Amino acid sequence: MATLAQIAQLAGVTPATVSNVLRGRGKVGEDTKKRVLALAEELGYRPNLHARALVEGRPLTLALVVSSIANPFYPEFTLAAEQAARKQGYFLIVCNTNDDPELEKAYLDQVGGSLAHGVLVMNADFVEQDVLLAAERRGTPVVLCMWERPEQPPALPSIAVDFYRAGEIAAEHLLALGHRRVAAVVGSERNGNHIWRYRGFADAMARAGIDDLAEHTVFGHDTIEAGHEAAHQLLTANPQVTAIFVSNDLPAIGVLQSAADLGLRVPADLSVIGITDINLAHQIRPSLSTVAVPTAEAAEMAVNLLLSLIKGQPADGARPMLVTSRPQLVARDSTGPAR
Amino acid sequence: MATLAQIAQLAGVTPATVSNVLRGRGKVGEDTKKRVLALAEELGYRPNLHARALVEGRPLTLALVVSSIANPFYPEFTLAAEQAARKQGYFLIVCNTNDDPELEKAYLDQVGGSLAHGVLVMNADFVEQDVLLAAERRGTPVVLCMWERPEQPPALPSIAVDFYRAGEIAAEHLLALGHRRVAAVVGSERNGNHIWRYRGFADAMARAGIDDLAEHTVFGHDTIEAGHEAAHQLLTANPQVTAIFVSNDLPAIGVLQSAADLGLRVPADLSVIGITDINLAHQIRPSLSTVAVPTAEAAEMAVNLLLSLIKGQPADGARPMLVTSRPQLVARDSTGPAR
DNA sequence: ATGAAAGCGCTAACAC
DNA sequence: GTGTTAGCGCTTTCAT
Repeated sequence: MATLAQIAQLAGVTPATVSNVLRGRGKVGEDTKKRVLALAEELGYRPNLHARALVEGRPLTLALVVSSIANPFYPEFTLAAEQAARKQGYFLIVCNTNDDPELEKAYLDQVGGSLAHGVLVMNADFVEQDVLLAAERRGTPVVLCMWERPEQPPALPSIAVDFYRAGEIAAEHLLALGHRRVAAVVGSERNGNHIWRYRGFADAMARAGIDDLAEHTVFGHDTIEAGHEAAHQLLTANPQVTAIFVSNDLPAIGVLQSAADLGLRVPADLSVIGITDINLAHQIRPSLSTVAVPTAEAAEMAVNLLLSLIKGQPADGARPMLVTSRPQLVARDSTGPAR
Repeated sequence: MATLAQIAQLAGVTPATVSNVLRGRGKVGEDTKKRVLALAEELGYRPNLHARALVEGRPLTLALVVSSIANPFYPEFTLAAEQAARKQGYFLIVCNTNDDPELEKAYLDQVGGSLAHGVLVMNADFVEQDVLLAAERRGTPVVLCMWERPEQPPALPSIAVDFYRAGEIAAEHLLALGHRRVAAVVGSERNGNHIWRYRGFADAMARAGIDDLAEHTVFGHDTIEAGHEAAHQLLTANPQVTAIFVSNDLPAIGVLQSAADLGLRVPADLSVIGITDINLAHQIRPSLSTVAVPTAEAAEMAVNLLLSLIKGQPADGARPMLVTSRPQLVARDSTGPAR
């Protein structure tokens, strides 16, 4: 690997001059500039980013901590985050935690603050906030992505999405279609991070006079399999149900399959609606009605907030929370009029 | 951010000693060790990885270049690669190229050789090998992942999967089920990277006396949508077809949907088989029969090969190609006896 | 327009 | 056991 010094020697100048030429800074003579440029090209010179980061005191990478890149939502978010980061001259390091707090801590310790200039964290619920706060206290900018409760800001800078509203929107859609006997599948534990979506849905339903939802609600996990199982349980016990609200698209797909397994036609016999609008939602059959959440927008906002934190640094204790634009109904083939 | 020097000063020793304490190297007195450790803990010391990488001449990250992390195959591969890398003390930088050669080159230039110690590259077909060879010539170890032609090693170190054999296996499965009127959907251009899977399939079919496959083959892209479209075209023009081979799971899912749209029952009316066994394959309904490819194994082999290249470096021009274990049939619900 | 010098934070080799 | 020294590759004043 060619270094600045090598080029300098061959060009008969000093490293400083070479640096100036390559970065277009300072005044350099036309002829030396030509010479240096030619040499750099010939030797295939590439700056050592570690050295640059060291002297500039500013690493060139951002870290994204996710529980598992294999959950289809994350790649979509990651893609947007990576593009936003690159646009600002940063690289993105992906840190998979597999919901392992130890791993999470290890990543935060090692990557945060030196290798990476700042950290984006998903799934604030799995995370012990202490770990994040400790990292922040050490000087690592941290941004929580996809916070679910805009009305109650977390202890860290964050990007929030109004998931409560998303739940309401889903309810309004089902109500407009005439559904009154509805059930719900929640892709998290009873106190997990999907609870606000469910509350939004449940509150809207309650306002419409539907008050037995709680009896027809199953809590579980954010997977296709869990959705499948929950729906099976729900549908066999309550065949009169005409619509199921699911707190996330992945388990919603499981619900769709469960309906198919039970011989139910969607949406003629049963309507299903999810939340998020992952790519898969429009790719499966029947395509999934859902409440779209601005994933790419959130990713971009998160990167920009992180970067502004990095630059402006201690806005003396201010913990900004930015809210994305509103979730939006995407009505597809999995919802229809109540039978 | 606390530094070694700060701790050293507070502890009344030199940076070297602190370094020794923290890394457990060299001989250090019990009491100073205690003192240093306490200070480090108190100040929340974290080593600057850039500085360490600089002096050790060994970065701590590996880069993974993929065309789009949003294609569900990549996250699965990425997950395995990240775990293998971490096991060896490396971090993984994800580089999305969106099939843009410019971006690819930029990533290789900037990340390879300084920020990252080596580079894993997927989709060797989209990549101009020149760019990779140039990077390698500059001293950046490069490993091609998922090379599709074991019998013809590429110009770079690589991990190969016997996709030709995978195609054969798919053919054998359909033949065993009695299918004679078969069609094929290829998820790449006519000369794209899926061609060897198709050849494997076609050759096995030819050996069984089926020689009109070429007339029932559609080339396209590696997406659900493309598979859907190709199947629609194929099935409306050739209703007598009883089975479709698809060169990848994603378009195979599209074929499944197309069959559903046309009112065909799978597998009673039509059998469909894919290749890869992505997670989605067992999650959709009907579940997809496919030929599983050892994704995680390939990822791990790729990381290990890259690391050995980094250590052993120039095995003087040797361009090792490692072949993963054999693809394997995974018969699910999308294939059945010919009607 | 170019050079000299200092230093980013850390590790390694060797001296004490 | 602990300190000293040097240097990784680069950028940035400040001289010249």
